[in-house]
Amino acid sequence: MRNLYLTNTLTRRKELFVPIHPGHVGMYVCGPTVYGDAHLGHARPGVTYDVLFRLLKHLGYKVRYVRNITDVGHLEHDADEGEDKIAKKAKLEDLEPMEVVQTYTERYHEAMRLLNVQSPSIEPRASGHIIEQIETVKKILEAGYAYESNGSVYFDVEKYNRDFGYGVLSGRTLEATLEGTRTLDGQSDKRAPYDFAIWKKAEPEHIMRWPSPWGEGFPGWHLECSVMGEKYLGKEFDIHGGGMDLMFPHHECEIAQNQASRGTQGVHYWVHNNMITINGQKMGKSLGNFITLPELFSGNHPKLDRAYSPMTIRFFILQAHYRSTLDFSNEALAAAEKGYKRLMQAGRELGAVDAGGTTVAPDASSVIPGLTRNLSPEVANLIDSVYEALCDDLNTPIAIATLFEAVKLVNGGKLAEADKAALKQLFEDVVFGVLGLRDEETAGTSGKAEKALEGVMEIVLEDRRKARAEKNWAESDRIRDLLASFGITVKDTKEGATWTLD
RNA sequence: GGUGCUAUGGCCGAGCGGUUAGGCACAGGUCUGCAAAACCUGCUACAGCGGUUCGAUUCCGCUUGGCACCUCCA
Repeated sequence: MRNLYLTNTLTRRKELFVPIHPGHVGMYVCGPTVYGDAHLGHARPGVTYDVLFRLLKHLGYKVRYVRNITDVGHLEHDADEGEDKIAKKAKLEDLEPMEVVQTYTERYHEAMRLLNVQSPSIEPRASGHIIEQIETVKKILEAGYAYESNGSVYFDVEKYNRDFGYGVLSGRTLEATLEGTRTLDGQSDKRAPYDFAIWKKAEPEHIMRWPSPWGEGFPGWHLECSVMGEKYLGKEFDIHGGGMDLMFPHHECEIAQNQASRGTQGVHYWVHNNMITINGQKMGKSLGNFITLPELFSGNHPKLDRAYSPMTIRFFILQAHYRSTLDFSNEALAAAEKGYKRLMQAGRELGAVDAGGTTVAPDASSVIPGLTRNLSPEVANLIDSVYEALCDDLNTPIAIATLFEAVKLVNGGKLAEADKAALKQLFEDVVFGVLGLRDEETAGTSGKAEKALEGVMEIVLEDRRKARAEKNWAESDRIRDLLASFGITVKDTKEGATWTLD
């Protein structure tokens, strides 16, 4: 099996990936808090870990991928101290909290589906794991790394720091954390400002609440990932992913909770994707540059010149390395769209078929194709380079750059049969299978209307062909212009006219 | 203030101690009735100042700028 390297935030190095159980991978990724529409920022981890999931499967691993839904527990910092984010939204819109959760969970799923992100193996909800979370709070209390205070339970960071060292992931010392911590009113329940809640007392007006040994309340945000990760992947598992902004405090707290409750940090490889910025700044509601995925797909936002298709977004994300910030702009999106279309065109030329899922290499050796199949050195090297890039810390931009070299070869039209077949397989395995790109132009051609349109177009283009044979350019151009006004582009090639629908 | 990241040609964005990343845009050409596409060619950059080295865009230091996290956040 080809070696896979991943940058581990814990060591800040690129490391050879070795799973705990050979042939199997356990992966946990922090999913969305479902209190609003998925935005551009959600697309990044969605796509990044989807590619990792697909690549691992393609390499022959059996993967259990857990991505949670946070439907309880986030605290609002700016208003209504102690109130749950989801509950707050519910009051504003006069809805049941679970109604909000349902709506935005479905909308998140729809956005991910459009981005061709595969469903994880398990998508657990925090609200469905209250009992397990209470059990974990008990364990941490028993171990002596938490204390109860006025109906809430807080993690004793200072004690934990003495025994195990707090800040191993973020590189932050306790003193540094203290300096940056704001002094808020109403935090007097805590012994120290850097202590974090693992169980929070619910105020009377708080809607989402569960009974516990400490009174009615709700679990602290950091707890759910520790608990659900352990439940579905075990005390120790291979990969934990998420956005870089979650590194501190969320993931740092997870490590502390894991260590305190189960005696191990729990995660072997921490993988963090970088942020998407807009005109050089992080997206935020207060900055007025907050773009949701539905807005992006429809073009309905003041910052957008026009709509961008889901695959354009996916390609745009893949063109940058996941650990770099990616700056959004209309120009960059437009360029990505062109590049994406060019890649798809070559796929069509090759006759590559999108099977709609990840291709799984039947045996490990086939992941290093080419060398046994009479390929030209050029094509064999090219294919090898694509895989090398993907396995080198998910270097999708290099993989794509290399794929464009394949596009040149394809368009050049001088490929030997064996080379062509190998490139066709490369497109099916990598472009569709691992990168998860889908050809949007041919995606919907199985419907009745599309079939009918194809028939009609054959008739129309036959008439045009006749006109052209008589050098009746006026008629030929009239038909072409007319079709263009419906969004159908006609191109004349040596083999005859082709058409595409926008 | 603390922690970390970063500075690449018109734009996006990789990479690297010595060799063309790639895409988009642009210019010229081939093809074409025209257009589009495709192909060929051109456009050769690494913030500034020092240092290490036979050689640095790539390593080190300083300067200047940008960003993220430290508070919910993907």
